[in-house]
Amino acid sequence: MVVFAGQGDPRRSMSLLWRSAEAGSRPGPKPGLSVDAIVDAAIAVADEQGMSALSMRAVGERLGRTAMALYTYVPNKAELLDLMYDKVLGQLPTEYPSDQGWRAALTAWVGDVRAFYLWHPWVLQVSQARPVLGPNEFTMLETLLRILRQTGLERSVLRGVVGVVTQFVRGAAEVIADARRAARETGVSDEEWWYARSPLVEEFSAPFERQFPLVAWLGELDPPAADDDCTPYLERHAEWNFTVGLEVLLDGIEAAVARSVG
Amino acid sequence: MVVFAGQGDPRRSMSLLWRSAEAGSRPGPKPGLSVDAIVDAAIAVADEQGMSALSMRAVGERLGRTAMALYTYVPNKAELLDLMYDKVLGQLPTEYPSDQGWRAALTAWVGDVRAFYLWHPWVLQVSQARPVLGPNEFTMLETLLRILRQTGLERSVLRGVVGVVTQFVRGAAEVIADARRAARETGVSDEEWWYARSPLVEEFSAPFERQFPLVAWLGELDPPAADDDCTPYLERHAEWNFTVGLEVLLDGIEAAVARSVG
DNA sequence: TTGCATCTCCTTACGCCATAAACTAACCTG
DNA sequence: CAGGTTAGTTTATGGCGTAAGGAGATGCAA
Repeated sequence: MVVFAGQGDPRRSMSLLWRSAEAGSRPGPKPGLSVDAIVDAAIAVADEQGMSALSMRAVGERLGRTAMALYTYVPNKAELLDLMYDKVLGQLPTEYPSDQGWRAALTAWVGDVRAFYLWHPWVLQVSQARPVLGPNEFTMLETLLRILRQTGLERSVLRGVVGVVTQFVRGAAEVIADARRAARETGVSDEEWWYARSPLVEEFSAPFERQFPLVAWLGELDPPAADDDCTPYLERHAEWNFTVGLEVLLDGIEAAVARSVG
Repeated sequence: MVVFAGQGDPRRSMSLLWRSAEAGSRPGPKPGLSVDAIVDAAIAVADEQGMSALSMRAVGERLGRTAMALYTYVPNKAELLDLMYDKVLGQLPTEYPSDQGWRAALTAWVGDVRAFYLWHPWVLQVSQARPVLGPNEFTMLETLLRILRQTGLERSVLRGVVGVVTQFVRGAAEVIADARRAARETGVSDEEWWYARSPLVEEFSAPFERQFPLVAWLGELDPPAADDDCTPYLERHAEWNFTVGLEVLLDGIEAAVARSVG
């Protein structure tokens, strides 16, 4: 489902992303649609039915048009994806308190971004191969940098840190988003799925504890504890991994800061 | 392009993954193919032409058959993907020296896994939503755990660490793999792509340095230094991010170890 | 006012994709 | 040799993105 934009006219892409509308009075029928309306409709489809349901036909239908009508406003599906991506990024918060240190602010940012990804899981499926170069993508990076600047790390190290942090949030959100998507698209919950397979692993792998002692010890094969908590199995794991992982990451950054000062 | 397996018979999936062949003499024509032959052909197609070229038709053609012939051996494309995934994971090394500490071993493991992902980039496109539960997936985890056991971290923390580390390698490889895929599928190199867009960003965003001072400072907009080095622009950045990120991660784990000891 | 260029939006069509259904032909067992 | 089972084919269905061409609306110049 991953598609690449940017094979078209770069100037056209950019002017769409930054919405430099010229308009003026022109011949021909008045446009019944607009880029914004199309992008909004596309976002709505993706939010409601997931990326796999996002087709030109579906977007057109939501606007009471055919698929082909969209091509008057948007060069192709890949560009539409880029527009959706940048527009929805605009929902991210941009202000974080700077008086409690970078650690608190970064924790808040990571939490917000992860929540955002889980709110619009399809965003995770937009290729990160090449930056979209839209205004909101830059804004997101600027926000992160305002927080990380407080570490006082030098530029080249900061670049690396930006990389790990963004990768971490994406990864943390992806685990959950993928699990939810799987549950929705297959109609099988994590629990059902697991209970159907867990005994089979034991059966086919002969003595599992002998073949994979450490995996067995880690308890990935344990059935989910039947808590009052109704959060799905995999998500409970993911939640914990997120907490631990974030701490590891923050400690690592702190170490880098300590090294750069000392 | 992400597809989910596991909507079929779990027992069938498992017996395919663990290759519990019954065979015996049966009526009907001799099978001209085998699950292994199909999986190998599919891996070859994915390696050579990428995941987007992996269709049942393509695999069948490579074996001199039609697409439909494969369905005798494999229930559907999603299951085939799982089989490809687990089989190719078998190429990963499993032994790492334990006499130089976990840090050295983990560094080597992360490097190997990243190299592996870049060798078979399509692996990154197999959904991680639910574990495949094949033998080689367990082996990979077991290998990582043999290394991480040396940290002496308690089980629950270790689970978190496993999560961050695997997410980190995936992320680090994805950046590069996506970039290469984009270059291949669009026929536009990173450099060409960048030179076409860089000036346009300045043009459309009015005073870029005023709007995004920190982004400008970070120099993401700098044109790539024209080194003797012929590694593409984005990959050079990625390489650096990988090094810095890994160090941050290792330091973070070390902090966790120190905390658990003290 | 007319004619035309231009624009929106539609219909149609092409070539992909996964896979369901029905068929042919090979083969083992009774 | 008959019957049932299996491997592999052909054909068809309903999806996808989007190229091509046409119909009707609109603003402007003559």
